[in-house]
Amino acid sequence: MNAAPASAATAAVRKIRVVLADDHPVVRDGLAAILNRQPDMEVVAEAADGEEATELYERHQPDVMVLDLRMPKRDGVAVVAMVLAAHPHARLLVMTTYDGDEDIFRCLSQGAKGYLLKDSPRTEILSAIRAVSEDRPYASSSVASKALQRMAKPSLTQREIGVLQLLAEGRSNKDIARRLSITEGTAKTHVKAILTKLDAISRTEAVAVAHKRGLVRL
Amino acid sequence: MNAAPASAATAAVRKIRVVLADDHPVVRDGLAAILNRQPDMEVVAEAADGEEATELYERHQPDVMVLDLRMPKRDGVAVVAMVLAAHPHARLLVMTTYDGDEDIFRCLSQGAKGYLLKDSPRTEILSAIRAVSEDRPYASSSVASKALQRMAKPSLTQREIGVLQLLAEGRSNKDIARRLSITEGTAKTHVKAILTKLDAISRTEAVAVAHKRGLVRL
DNA sequence: AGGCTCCTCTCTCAAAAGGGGTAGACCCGA
DNA sequence: TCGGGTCTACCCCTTTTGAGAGAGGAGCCT
Repeated sequence: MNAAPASAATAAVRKIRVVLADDHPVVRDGLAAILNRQPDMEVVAEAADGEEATELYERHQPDVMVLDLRMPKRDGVAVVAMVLAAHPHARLLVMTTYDGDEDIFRCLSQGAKGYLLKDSPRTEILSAIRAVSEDRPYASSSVASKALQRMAKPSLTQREIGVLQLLAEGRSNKDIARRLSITEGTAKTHVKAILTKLDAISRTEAVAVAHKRGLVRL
Repeated sequence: MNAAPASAATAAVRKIRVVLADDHPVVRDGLAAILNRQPDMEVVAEAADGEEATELYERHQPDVMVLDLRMPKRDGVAVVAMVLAAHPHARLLVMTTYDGDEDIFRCLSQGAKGYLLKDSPRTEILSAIRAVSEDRPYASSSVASKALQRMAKPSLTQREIGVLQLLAEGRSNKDIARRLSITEGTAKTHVKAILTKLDAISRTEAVAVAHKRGLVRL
């Protein structure tokens, strides 16, 4: 198999080969329609879930893979991790519906090259793909600013995220303690830490903040 | 302007004229690609927000309008209301990303003819449009069952929904009372009613349930 | 080894929330 | 006009939550 094309700046001859991964048929068709309209791009495969995405990357070794953050079987974060483990120079562009999804940072820090909101205009989608194909990072403007805000704020520990998840389900401290096999006092300690870090007055407000930041799943 | 085509069963001659309304360019392109591939369908216009949707319905008087539930400027519920007010026989197919969005019931009860999840396969999208174009109702299977479940459950009053919204933002009873200009005791009464109706033990659980059912916005 | 974070557990105390019941004022439809 | 639902308000009582402060052990990095 041919390895890396990598010759940037010389377009028009060699097309950017793209694999799409999204569980919505409509979105796949939309992206395919937009990309195939371009003279310098070509959709070589489409995946409907995370497993398929990994497989199709292996099979087609595209210049760029565009993948949805939330997919069945294997989510975007996992796909990024797996593909980059096998292909450290893979160029991955992550897409999400939700502005402020916390997972996007996980993808980027793992090595995804770009980030895109699903409601982006066509031109932005195209320039993102071109940028990533040339190994240049791309992030929609709203993310760059969020990244900065995020740096300033304290991050939650793994344990705290676990507690937060239960919190968001509406569990009481006692219930959280039982499920995590810790004392209620310890659960309270974690909850207090969460409140402080999220700058919330009550557990319910903490849950609201967590939803806004995409820290927890429904 | 010619009014109603309505002649079912005789396809292939007259195309189903469709207006799309969705704020995501990718989704519009995807739907357009799928529909225009069909011999019996034709996308005559695309709207990027609710206002435009209303305008384009007026201008084109399509056989079917496919519209997203969540759009800028005017959401799906409002568009359904406005269009049906002017055109009682309009055939509207509402689409949403979120399974279990409570607003879908508002649309259907207002007279939208069909409901569709955005992650539906192409075939389902097409049959939904064909059904609606013939004035037959269409709802994806998951909704039909939800509708039944919903009938059984008690619904919240307007006041309670207002309280629930504040609850979901993490406000305390005292805070809710202040914002709604009622006493804290009354706020508690409403909260208690909400807990009972949503079958939740704590306010936080109530918020979780509300999110799952799409009763509140982020 | 020392410093660091994280997780665990303990304690006290005040505030908030939740469960129970009751009840008047209002509007609307039967 | 009567009943039903809604919104408002109050009562008492128990449980939960949140703030504050401390402290020991495990693991990691330098």
